[in-house]
Amino acid sequence: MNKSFSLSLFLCNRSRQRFQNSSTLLNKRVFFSVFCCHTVKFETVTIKDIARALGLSTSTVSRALRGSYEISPETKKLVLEYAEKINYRPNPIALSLKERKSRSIGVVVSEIANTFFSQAINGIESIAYNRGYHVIISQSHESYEREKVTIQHLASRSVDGLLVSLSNETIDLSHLKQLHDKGLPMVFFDRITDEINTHKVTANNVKGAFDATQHLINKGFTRIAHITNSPNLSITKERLQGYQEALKKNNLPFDEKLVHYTLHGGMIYEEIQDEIQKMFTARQKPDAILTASDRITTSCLTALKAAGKKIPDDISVIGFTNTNIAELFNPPLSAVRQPAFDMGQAATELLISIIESKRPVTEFETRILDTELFTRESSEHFPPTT
Amino acid sequence: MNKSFSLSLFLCNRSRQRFQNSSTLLNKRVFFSVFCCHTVKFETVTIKDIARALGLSTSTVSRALRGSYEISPETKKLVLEYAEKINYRPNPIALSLKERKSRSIGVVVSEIANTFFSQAINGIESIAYNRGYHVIISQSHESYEREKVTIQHLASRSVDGLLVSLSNETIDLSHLKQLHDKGLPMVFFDRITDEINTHKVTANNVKGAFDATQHLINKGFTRIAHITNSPNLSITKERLQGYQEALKKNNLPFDEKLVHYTLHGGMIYEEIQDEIQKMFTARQKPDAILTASDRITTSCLTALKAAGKKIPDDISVIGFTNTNIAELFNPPLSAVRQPAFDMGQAATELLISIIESKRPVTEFETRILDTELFTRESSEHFPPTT
DNA sequence: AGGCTTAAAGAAAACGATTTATTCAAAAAT
DNA sequence: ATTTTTGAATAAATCGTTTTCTTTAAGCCT
Repeated sequence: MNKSFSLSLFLCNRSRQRFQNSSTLLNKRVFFSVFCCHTVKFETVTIKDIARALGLSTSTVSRALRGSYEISPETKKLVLEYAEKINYRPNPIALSLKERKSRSIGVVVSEIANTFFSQAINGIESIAYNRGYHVIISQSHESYEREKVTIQHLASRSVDGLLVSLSNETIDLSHLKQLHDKGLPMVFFDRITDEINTHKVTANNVKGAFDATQHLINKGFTRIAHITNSPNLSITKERLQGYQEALKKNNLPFDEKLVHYTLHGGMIYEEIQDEIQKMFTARQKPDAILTASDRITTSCLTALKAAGKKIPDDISVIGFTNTNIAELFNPPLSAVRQPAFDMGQAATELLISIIESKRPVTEFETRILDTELFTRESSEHFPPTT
Repeated sequence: MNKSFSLSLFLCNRSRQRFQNSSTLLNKRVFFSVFCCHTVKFETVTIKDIARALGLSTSTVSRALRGSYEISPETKKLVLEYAEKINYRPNPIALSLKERKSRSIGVVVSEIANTFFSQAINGIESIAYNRGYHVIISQSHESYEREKVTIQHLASRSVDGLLVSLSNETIDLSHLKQLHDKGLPMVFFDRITDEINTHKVTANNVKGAFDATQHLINKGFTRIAHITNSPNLSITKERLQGYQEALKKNNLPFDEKLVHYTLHGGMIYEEIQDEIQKMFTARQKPDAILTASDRITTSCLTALKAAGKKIPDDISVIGFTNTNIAELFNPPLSAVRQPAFDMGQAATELLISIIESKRPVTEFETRILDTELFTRESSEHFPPTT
C-alpha cells in the first residue's frame, strides 16, 4: 500500500523532470524531446533508483551501501547485490557538494612541454591518484596574466588545493595571497616565494649552480657567463648565488655583465639569440656558459649553432636541464639535473597533508632536494689545461 | 555604472562555467569520508548570504544575478552591487549537480613527457579553456591496466567527454565501448580505433611513413629496417603500410625480419636495445632505420650510440618525432613531424561539438592531418650515391 | 466595485548523496 | 500490565543553485 504510493509519486517526479527538460527546447515536440532532451546525457543510476526498485528509502540504501550498523544484514546484502548488478556508482558531484570538497588538486606550471615539469607532473600524479585525487594541470606559459586567470579558474571552489610553480613574469602575488588567506591549501615547488607562508619544495639550486660553476673553474674557465631566468624567480636568485659563491671561493671576479637575464625563460627564442649576440660582441668574451633552465639551455644551444659557434672549442656549456637525451647532443651536454619526480611527489604529499589536516596547519617546512651533476663533453676545455 | 554591472555579471557567468569535480570509487570513498570529516574549510559566500543580508529570497537573488526580466531594476542593482562587494562567486559544484555536467574533459595519453603529446595537450588546452572547459590529463604509461583504471576514474560521471589516445597494450576496447554505449562523448586522436564509431583525428601516417621511406630510398638505401610500436595500434599499421608502399613502388622487397615491434613503445629501453642487437647480428644487416615514435627514436639513438654505431656512417636513421631540437642531435636528426598542436585542437573541437550537441550525433568524421618531413644529416648516405 | 491582468517577489522542488532526527514495532525491564 | 529500551527503517534537512509554481499587491477594465 504504502509502497505503491511512493512508487507512483516517483513516477510522477520522473515525468515532471522530463517535461521540464523538454521545455528548454524551443520547439514543442514534447514526446521526442523526452528522448533527446537538451544536450544528450550520459544515463546514470542513482541511489533513488535502487530505493525505488527495492521498496526502500534512500537513507536506508545509502547506509546499506556504506555498511552502517543500523541496517540489517539481509537488507545490506539485498542492496549491495542490486547495486552491483545495475553497476551503481555514486555521483562524485553530489558528494562534492555535500562534503564541500572536490577531491581534485590544481597544478600550475609554466609549460608541460618541458622535461623538468613533465617529470614533476609524473611525480605529482603518482601520489595524487593513489590518494584518490584528480589532477588538473594548467600552464601559465610564463605569463603573469595567464597565471592569474588560470589560478582564478582553478580556485573558484573547484579544487581542494594548489601546487604552484610561479611564472617568470610574476612579481605581484596578491592573486595567490588572497586565496591563501581564505584558506585554500597551496604548496609551492621549484619556483617558490617568501611572501606566502606554506610548505615549499625546491631543488638545492645554490649547490647545483655552485657545483656546475666549480666544475667549469676546475676545467680552467675563468670568464663564465650565466644565462638565467627573470630576476623575480627564486631559482634565479639561488642559482646566481651558487654561481657567485663558486667564483668567490676561487678568487675569480664577479662581472655583472656576464649575467644575462631573460624575462621569458627561453620561450622566446629571439631573446636568447640577442643575449648570445651581445655576449660575442662584448669586449671581453666569455669562455663558458652556465644556463639556468631547460628551455634556456636548448635555445642557447640552438642560437650558438646558428651563430656558427662550436662547443666546446669556441665556448663551453653546462646547463640546468632534465632531458634524458643529453648524451645524444652534439656534443653531449653537461648538465645539472633536478630531482623533478621526487619534487613533484614531495609537494603533493605536503599539499594533501594540508588538505586533509583536521586543524589549520601553522607549521610549514621547506624541503630542499639535491641536484645531480653530469659532466660531458660540452664543458671540456680546448686545449685541455692539465 | 551600468557597464560595471554587466561586467561583473559576465565574470560571474564565466567563472561558473569552470568547474571540475572528482570521482572516487565506492569503496575508497568510505574510507575518506571517515578520515576527513573535519578538514579545514575554504570559506565561501553563497547566494543565501546575499539573500539574508538584503532581506530577499534566494530565488530573487539568483534571478537578479542572471539578469532575469522578472526582477525590478532597483533590486537587480542592489543585488549586483552587494554581490560584487562581497566578491560572490557561484559554486561550480552546485551548478554541475543541477545541470548534470561538469564542464571538464578528460584526456588519456600514454605519457606527458613526450614531445608529441605535450604539444597535443597544448592544442587541447587552447580550445578547451576558451570554451570554458577544464582539462584533466591522465597517463596510461602504455599499460592497458592503467588505461582502464584511469578511464574508469575519469568516467564515473565526472567528465563531460573523453579525448583518448590508446596505449600500446590495448587490444580489448570494452572499457571504452561500454562508456560510449552509455552515451559518454569521446573522440580518439593519434592512436585511434575502428571499433568505436565516433570522431577521430589522426596524422597522415601512411604518407608520413611513405615519404620518409622514399627519402631513404632516394638516398640509396635498400635494406631499411622499421622499429615500431605494438601491432595493436592504428599508427603502427598505417606507418607500416606507408613503408611497404614506398618499398613496393621502388621495387624493393619487403622483408618481415626488418620490422621490429616493441610492445612498450620505447618506454622500456632494454626492449629497443634487444632489437638493435638483433638487427646487427642478423645475417643481412639493414643500412637504414625508420623509427615510428618519439620514444622509440630517442631510445634507438641511445642504443646505437651505446653499441658504438656511427650515424649515418654505419647506419642511417629517420624517425617520427616532434622534438624541436632535432637540429642539436649528433648528427642532426631527420624527422617526420606530426601536427600535434593542430591535432589536439581539432580533437577538442570535435569533442565539444558532441558534448554540446542538442541531439545525438550519428554522423562522424575522421580528420587526417598532414605530417612534415625534415631531412638532416642522420639520413645521409656514406659514401654519397650521386 | 468586482473581476482581470501584470509586475515582482517568495516558496518549494529538484539535482544526488549523507546524516540527523523521528517513527514504529517488538523485546526487555520494571 | 505498563514503561523503557532497542533494532531497523524512514522522513526530512542539508550542500548551493536554478526553476517551476504560487502569492501578493497594484493597476486597468467594464
